[in-house]
Amino acid sequence: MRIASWNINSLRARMGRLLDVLDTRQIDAIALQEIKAKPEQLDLAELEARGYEVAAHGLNQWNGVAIVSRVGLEDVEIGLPDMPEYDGVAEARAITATVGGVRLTSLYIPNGREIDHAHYDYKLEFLDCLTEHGRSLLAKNPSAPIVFAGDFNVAPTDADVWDPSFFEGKTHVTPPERRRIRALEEAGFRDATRDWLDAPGTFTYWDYTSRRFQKKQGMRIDFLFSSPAVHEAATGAMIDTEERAQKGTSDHAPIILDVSL
DNA sequence: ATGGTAGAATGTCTA
Repeated sequence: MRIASWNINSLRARMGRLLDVLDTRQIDAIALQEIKAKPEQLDLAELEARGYEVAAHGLNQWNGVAIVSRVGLEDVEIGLPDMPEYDGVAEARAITATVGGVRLTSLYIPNGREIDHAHYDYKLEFLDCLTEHGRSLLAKNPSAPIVFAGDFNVAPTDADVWDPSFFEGKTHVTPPERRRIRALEEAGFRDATRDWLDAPGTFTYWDYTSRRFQKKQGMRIDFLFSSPAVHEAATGAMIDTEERAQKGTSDHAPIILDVSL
């Protein structure tokens, strides 16, 4: 089974790009982030014609997550247990479904904005909530096949950004954010793509501004954090930088994992 | 030509 994750930066603006990625890479299930739409605004005809089912969660023009699968899509859950709110709103940042025997969650972790912004504290709380949830799931069943897929908005090490000095004083690289990624790893989840892709300059996101993709100035902030059962079943991974090179695509590249469960 | 895109409530926030 081939599973993927992609911050698509508007599903309506890029439905054609999604279909192209699904066709070209023969993806069975993909977790999408920043769909930027309510479910009723989406035209799913072309996905359904290809045999894909869709579960989408979006409240307005911001955030929004979805799962698209041609290997079944069951037991959909919105949000996370005890998920933190922002300004009193439970935002559209998590959706979960069982696809091909894997419990897949599509996650759009809050950006954090500035270090002294309330959004940064919200981001840390959200990551704490996710780790607690993962810990709880594995306590119940250590061999559960789980993937936390998405845009984590954290570069776990200095090697995951094109120039650490550029990010001094900025979010995405601070010790508290990085500690939370390590806590998720200590809970039993590993980014399954990193075992296959660890060369310097391996990134998943390149800012539109300053044409950072053309300059190879990216960040590695998208991951497929996998439980041991999935991680041990992984047979390969790729980051679709060919898609990121396309005209009119997202500022993130799709990340792809093959698993033999 | 000092660098500065893209998407969404069409104006300004978000990333």
